[in-house]
Amino acid sequence: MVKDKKTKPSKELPLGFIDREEKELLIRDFVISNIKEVMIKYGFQYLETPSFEYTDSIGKFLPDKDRPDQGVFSFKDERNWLSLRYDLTAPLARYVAKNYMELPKPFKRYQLGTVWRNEKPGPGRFREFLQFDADVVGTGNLQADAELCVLISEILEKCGLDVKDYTVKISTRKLLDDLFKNLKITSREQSLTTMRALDKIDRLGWAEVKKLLGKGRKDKSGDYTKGANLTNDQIIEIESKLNKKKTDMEDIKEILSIFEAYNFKNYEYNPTIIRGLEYYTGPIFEVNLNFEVKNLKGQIIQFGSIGGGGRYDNLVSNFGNLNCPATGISIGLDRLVFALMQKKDFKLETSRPVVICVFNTTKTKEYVQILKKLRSSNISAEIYPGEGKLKKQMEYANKIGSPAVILYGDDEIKTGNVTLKNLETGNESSIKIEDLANEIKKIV
RNA sequence: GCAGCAGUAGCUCAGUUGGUUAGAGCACUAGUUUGUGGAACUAGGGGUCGGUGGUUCGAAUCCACCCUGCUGUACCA
Repeated sequence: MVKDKKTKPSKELPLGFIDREEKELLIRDFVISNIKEVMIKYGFQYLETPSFEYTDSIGKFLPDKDRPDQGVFSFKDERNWLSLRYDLTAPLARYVAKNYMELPKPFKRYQLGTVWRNEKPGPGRFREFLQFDADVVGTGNLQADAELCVLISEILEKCGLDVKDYTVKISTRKLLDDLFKNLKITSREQSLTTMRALDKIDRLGWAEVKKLLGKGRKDKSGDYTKGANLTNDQIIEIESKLNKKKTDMEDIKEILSIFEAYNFKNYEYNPTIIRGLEYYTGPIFEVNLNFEVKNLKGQIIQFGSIGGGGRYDNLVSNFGNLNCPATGISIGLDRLVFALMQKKDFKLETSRPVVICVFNTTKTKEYVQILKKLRSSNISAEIYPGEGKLKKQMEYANKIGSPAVILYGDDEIKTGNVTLKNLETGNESSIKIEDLANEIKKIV
């Protein structure tokens, strides 16, 4: 190979993409196994759809542009624009529309999958991440919405969170719809800006949000955000409506009564939950963590919610004349794992291999015999996978966290025993090969 | 997108108002120990000082633009 400095490939990763190492992956596996268990218990089917979809089937269109609408990663094959999915809900709607006749109604499915977003990454947010989705399609019954909240809560607690570590907040999009109607806020742009402003109450508080509802707001970095230009009266009306602790919204009352039947208490009715998406039509929910999360530099960051969802009764009908109500919830798994790692000290079974040291390459046959004996007893083991002095082999074993090394050199071969060295205590003992597996199990 | 801060060895960072051959700790390699890890000591390798252009006799240091990272903000189907 020609080595030319100028053509050396970059070892940096593309913006917003990261390597994930074993500790995180093991915790992720743990979370996933909890999810699967709970989903089976609640009667959901497992589904996988492809990473790519036709751009227009996941709700992105490209009229005369060189590139499809920003936010997605896209490319054009011979005929069509394809995009990497940006969530699992849009592909589900497509799947349901495609298989409508065959599917049970309602159709309950869950899905785990990587999604991609072509946007600026933030703290704990990347351009590639793992999402978990649970949806109930084909019923308007609010039992489905309620059960999604209960199920998310069960998953979180199974993963080790305490009741006070998280809150499921619920509200309904109908509340805003009514409010906008009464206040005669009809322009789409104004209502969208209002919704986005209200979505920030948790983070900014009412005083700042009121600026966003009015003329606009300058944040502490000096950036200025244009407001929704509502009148004072309108703002006051919104604040008083959204500050009510009790609700007269029918769908919320119904869900709360279902929660009671389930004896589910860890929710909070919070009319300031908005969720930016336009497609929601009914109850909406959001899952928030109640503890501080730090980044790798130890700074406390604005972590936001780890997931949420709601009812989207019109999404499937985009594909045709299907009247197909639906509701769903998504969790950002990587973010959940990131937070869990800080909250709990996971003792994960990562059994590292026992290392059989190599003294003499002509003894490979003997080493392999020992190796096979250990592996057949279900002990993680390996012959030192390199070459070098014993010291180097010991350093290797130490570095990978091996519990013990096995020495089988000329001295041992004479006696027929092997030397087992416990790397934690440093003790060495001479052991018959037949007893080796049992002795190691005492250490591991 | 906007704003603030940052980018010097694999990692964390120092580098005085611009001045020889750019440093430290950790990590790595070898040795002190040719069959013994975590500790110590000795030696060694490793940098176009994020990039490009400019100012200057001379730039890691000053200026401009760009790239990347962090944080906030905006957007987020």
